[in-house]
Amino acid sequence: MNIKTTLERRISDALAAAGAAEAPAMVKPASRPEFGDYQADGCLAAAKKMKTNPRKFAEAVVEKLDLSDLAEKVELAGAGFINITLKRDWLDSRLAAMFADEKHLCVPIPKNPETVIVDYSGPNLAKEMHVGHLRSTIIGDALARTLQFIGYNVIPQNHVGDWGTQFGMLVEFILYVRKEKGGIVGERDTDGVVVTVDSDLRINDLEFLYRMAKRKYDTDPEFAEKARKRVVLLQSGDKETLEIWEKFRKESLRHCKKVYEALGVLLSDKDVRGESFYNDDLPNVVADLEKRSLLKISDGAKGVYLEEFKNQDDKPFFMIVQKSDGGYLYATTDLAAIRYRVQELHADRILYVTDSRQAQHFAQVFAVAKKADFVNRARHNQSTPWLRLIIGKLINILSFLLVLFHIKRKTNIREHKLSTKLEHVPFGMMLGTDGRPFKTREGGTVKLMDLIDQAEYAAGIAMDQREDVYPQARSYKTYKAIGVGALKYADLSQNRTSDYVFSWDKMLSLDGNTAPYMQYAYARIQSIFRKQDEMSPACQGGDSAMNGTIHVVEPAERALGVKLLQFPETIEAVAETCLPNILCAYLYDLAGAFMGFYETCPVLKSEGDIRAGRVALCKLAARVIQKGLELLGIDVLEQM
RNA sequence: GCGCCCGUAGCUCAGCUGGAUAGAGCAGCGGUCUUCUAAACCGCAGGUCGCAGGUUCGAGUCCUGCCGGGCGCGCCA
Repeated sequence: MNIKTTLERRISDALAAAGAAEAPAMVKPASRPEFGDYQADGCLAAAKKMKTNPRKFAEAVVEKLDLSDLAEKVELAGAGFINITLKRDWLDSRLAAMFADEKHLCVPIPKNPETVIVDYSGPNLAKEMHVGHLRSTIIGDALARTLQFIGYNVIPQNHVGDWGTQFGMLVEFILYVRKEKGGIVGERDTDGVVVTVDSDLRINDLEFLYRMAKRKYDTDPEFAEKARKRVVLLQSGDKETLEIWEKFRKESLRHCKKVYEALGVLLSDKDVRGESFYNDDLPNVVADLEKRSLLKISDGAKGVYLEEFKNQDDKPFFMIVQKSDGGYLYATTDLAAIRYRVQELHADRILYVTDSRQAQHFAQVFAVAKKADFVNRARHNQSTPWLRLIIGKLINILSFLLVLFHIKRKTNIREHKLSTKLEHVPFGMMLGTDGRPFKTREGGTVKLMDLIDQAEYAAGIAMDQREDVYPQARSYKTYKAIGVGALKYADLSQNRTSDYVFSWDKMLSLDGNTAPYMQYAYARIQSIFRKQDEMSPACQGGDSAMNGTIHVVEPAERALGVKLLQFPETIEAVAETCLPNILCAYLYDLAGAFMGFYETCPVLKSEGDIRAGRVALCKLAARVIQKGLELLGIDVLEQM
C-alpha cells in the first residue's frame, strides 16, 4: 500500500459521500512544505462539474473525510484544496513495514499480473551497433526491469534486423572476399588494421565489412547484379547461402552480446526473435487479411486501405504488405510479430520502444492489426465467434468515430479492454551539441562499443583526479560502473519523448543529477555502516539498530522518511507512463533528502534509540537507492 | 499539401488527468572540511513559459491562429 493510493481511496469515498461520485481525488505531494505532506485538488474540479462553490463543497468533503488514523492535520485551504499532514507514528509504522519488506520495499504486486512484451534494442545485424541503438536498448531495459520487479510477466523481445536485401549483398560479398581475396576485406585507413573473414566466418570489424560491401555494390554493377540474385537465393532457401547467412548472423549476434554485456543489459540470446523468425508466417498474414476481406490490390501491390490515415492526395492511406514482385515488407513482419505475441506468448500488453519517427508506422500497423482481429486472443471460452465478430465490428466503428471526432493521441491507439494493448513507446533522437544528429568528429557513425569505452575512460580520469578516493575503489569495475552508469543515467533522466543532446563534457563532469551523484550518496551511506562495524559491539547498540524501529522526529528525518515512502508510487508511475525519468527525478530528490539528513542528523554520534532509528533510516535509504538504480540498470558501489 | 512532435533561466532539462509564489543541474558569484567520503552541503543572482487571441474562479498545461525548429507521408527499415 502506498501513501498516494491510500489517500486517494479515502478521499474518493469522501467525494462520493459529498455527492461527487467517480470524481478523481487528485492526490499529490504538497507543492510547498507549509501545505503539509500531501494535497488533494479533486474538490475544485468536482465542484466545477457540479457548478457549486468549491470552498463550500470542499468543506462538505472534509466533513465526510476521516483520516484520523494516519493524518495529524487535515486542512482546508485556498479555493478548496485539502492539505494533509501525516501522523508521525503512522509514518514510523509505514517505514517499519518497508524496512521489513527488504525484497519488494512495499511496492504492491498487481492482482492480475499481465504478460507484457517489451520490444527493444532491435539492431540491424548487417552492421555494428551504433549510438542509434543506445536509447532503445537502455530505455527498454529499464522498463523491462521495472515491470518485472513490480510483478508483471515480462517477455523481452529483440526484434533484430536479420533479413532482407542487405543480407543478400553481404553473403555475396563474403563469398567474393573468401574466394578472390583470401579472406581479406581490406585495411582500415584510420589505424591500418587488416580486416578479415576467417574460415569460421569470424569478422574483426563488422562495420568495415558492411561499408566495403556497400561500396562494391554501389560501384560494381556486375557485383550488384550478383548481390540481387543472392537475395533471391536467400529467400528461396538455397543451402550454401543460408549457411553463410546463418554463420554471419551468429557472428553479428556475438557482437551484440558483447555490447549488451558491456552495457549491463538483460537481453540474451533467448530474447532474440528477428525478422527471419517470422518469414514462414508472412504468406499466412497476407492470406488472413484476404480472408477478412481487408486485402486490396493497387498497382500490383497487396495491402490494406486505412480510412483514418490520408496520403498526399487526401485519399485513404494504403499500407502495403506484399510488393508487386511478391516480396514482403517490415509492416508484414510487424503484423506477424503481433500475431505471434498475442497467440503464442499470450501478451496482454506489448510495448514498442523505438524512435518517434516510427510513430505513424506503428499507428498504421496497430490499426490493421485491430481490423484484422490479430489483437484478440481466443481466451474467452464463453464468447461465441459471432459475438466476437460483433464486438470486433463495434470496436472498429468506435475507433473510426473517435478519429472522426478528432479525439487524438492515445485514445485512438489504445485498444479495447478485451484485447492486447499495443503501445508505441517513442523516444527522440540523439543529437550532438550542435543540435544535429550525433556523429563522430569526422562525421561518421559513433559505434556503441567505442562510446562505452570512452565513458569508462572518462570515469577513470575523473576518479584518478580525486585525492581522497579509497584505494580499493580504483579498479576497472568501478570505472565501468561509473562510466556506464553515467552514460545510461544521462539518457534515462531525460523525458524520453524529447530529443536528447549528448555532450561529452556533461559526461566527463559527472556532476549534478547524474549516476555518480547517486552512487556517491550510496557509497557514503555504506561508509557509515563500515564505521559502525569498527566500533565495539557495546557502542553499536546491538540488535535494536537492526530491527527497523524508526522515529522521524527531526524535520530532516521526517522529510527523508516521507520521501522513502514515496518509492512505491513512483515505481507505479514509471510502469504506467513508461517514463524512467520519473524514477531518476525521484532518486535525485531522495538523495537530496538524504543529504539534508546527513548534514543535520549525526548517525553514529547519536545514541540509543535515536541512533538505532537513524541507522535503520540509512539502511532503508541505501536499499531504495540500490533498488532504484538497479531498475535503471545501474550498479552501486560500496566505495568511491 | 496533409499529419505528428517540439519551443520554459546564458546552456541542458523537469513541470504528474488545468491548481496555490514555474523548479533542478551546469556555468557565474559568495560561504562551509580538527567532526559518519567536499564527486558533498548552504546562500545569491538569473523568467513577458515562442507570439496573439480564447475557454474559467485559475492556463507553462486545454482550444484557435500565427512565427520558428524537427520528423513522417504505398512497393527501404
